[in-house]
Amino acid sequence: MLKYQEVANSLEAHIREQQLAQGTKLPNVEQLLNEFHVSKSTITKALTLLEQNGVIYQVQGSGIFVRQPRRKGYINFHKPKGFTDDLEEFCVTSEVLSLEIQPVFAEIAKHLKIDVGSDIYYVKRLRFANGHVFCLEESYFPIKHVPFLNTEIATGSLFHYFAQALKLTTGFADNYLHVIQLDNDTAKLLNLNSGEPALTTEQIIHLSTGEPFDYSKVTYHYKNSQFFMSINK
Amino acid sequence: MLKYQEVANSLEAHIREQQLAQGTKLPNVEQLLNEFHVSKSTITKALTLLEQNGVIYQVQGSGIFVRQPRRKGYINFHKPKGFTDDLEEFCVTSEVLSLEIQPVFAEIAKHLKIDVGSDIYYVKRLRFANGHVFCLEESYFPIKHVPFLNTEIATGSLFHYFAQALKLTTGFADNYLHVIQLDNDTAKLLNLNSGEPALTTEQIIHLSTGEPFDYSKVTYHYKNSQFFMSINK
DNA sequence: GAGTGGTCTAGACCACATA
DNA sequence: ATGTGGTCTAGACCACTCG
Repeated sequence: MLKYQEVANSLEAHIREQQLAQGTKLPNVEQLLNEFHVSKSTITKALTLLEQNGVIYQVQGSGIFVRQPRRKGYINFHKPKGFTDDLEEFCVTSEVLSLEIQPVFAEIAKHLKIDVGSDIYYVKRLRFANGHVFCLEESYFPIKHVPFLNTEIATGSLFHYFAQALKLTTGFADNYLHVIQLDNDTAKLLNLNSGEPALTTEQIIHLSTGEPFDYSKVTYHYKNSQFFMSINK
Repeated sequence: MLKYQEVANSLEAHIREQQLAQGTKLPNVEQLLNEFHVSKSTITKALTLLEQNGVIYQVQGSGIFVRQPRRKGYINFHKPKGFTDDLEEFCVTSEVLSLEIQPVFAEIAKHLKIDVGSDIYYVKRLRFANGHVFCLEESYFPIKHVPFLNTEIATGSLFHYFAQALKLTTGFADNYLHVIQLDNDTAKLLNLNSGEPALTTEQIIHLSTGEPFDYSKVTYHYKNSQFFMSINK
């Protein structure tokens, strides 16, 4: 484990355990470097990480302070992972509607930077939180990165499978959001009526090498989903 | 100007000017530190910054690469500023519907961490891009942070005014997103029909000292707005 | 194995906030 | 004036990628 990660984890755990309120002042940098027996730069790096994650904020000349924990039940848009982490207070389950190997269409091939007609896994899932459907997800994975998939795996957390079994490490992701009116078929799957609102996201997730490995289109149930974004300086 | 900022700006300018494509390899760290005459740590910090901003990605053991410039015309959700920067290719204008000093309601007082009934500026604006309305914005500013406002100022960029004239520096922001069906009044203002979809955001912007200084509720026109989010490791 | 980015250190100095 | 976080350095060593 990296030292700055240890420091960050330890500090975050401390804040959560003590349930420190927003604005609570934390020990200064010098105290921290004595406590953890690491250099100032390592402390600084740990604090920067926590700041980016919305756990603390730092004010030059003043100190280090706890940042408000976000409202519960909101999907956090900031990390390239699935919902399993964000919605940990809920029981997230999936129903696989479709799972097959297909030749890829031009539009999706472009996003994934692969040849048109090369093979991809197409996965269509309904996702539930505490038994309530909150989104419909259609994903495309090039077989060169995801050589095997089945319904059993897709019923669980795909991202766990990718990380654990396939040893894929994700890097960055691009997200495009639109608000639309539902068409008939999608509405039916979400237990809504056609013409009702929905948020859709197109997401292109890249491996840490920069190669695209997932194009997904997700349609959210507007009554059963809400979103949080932490924006940092 | 900070050295790592100079390096970051210079590299970003280079990428934009040369219109380098995604995946283009940039000079390695050693070449960069020779070119800019700074230490390795400073280069690293500049690169980390660019990585967070979605301009590049780094692969350990391999190199530094250009990341795809995002699609045009999307509102970027990642910085605590207004739209003037994001939609620079558009002409953003505002129509002030309402601007007054009011005693603050309980709910908003809680968000802004001020006393109920203390004075705030309430500003309601319609915002246009190239003459098309894209959102309705209702903002609340405590007068202790924003002692003066008028219609002329609010017709322009409020954030410029806050930064330039009031010397306020923003820190972090919390955003909460919901998708709703429009009510009659809001729909009329956006030239839509009641029941049509909309994305709403609640945003609490804090100063760099951690004090809340803006609570805003924004309702977006679902046909005239779309959003981008860059998600990084 | 050579090349490349990532971590970590110890210490100097700077910039801002608070009283 | 003091305390606090932020920047920057020079250099050692680690971890990963790729031919």
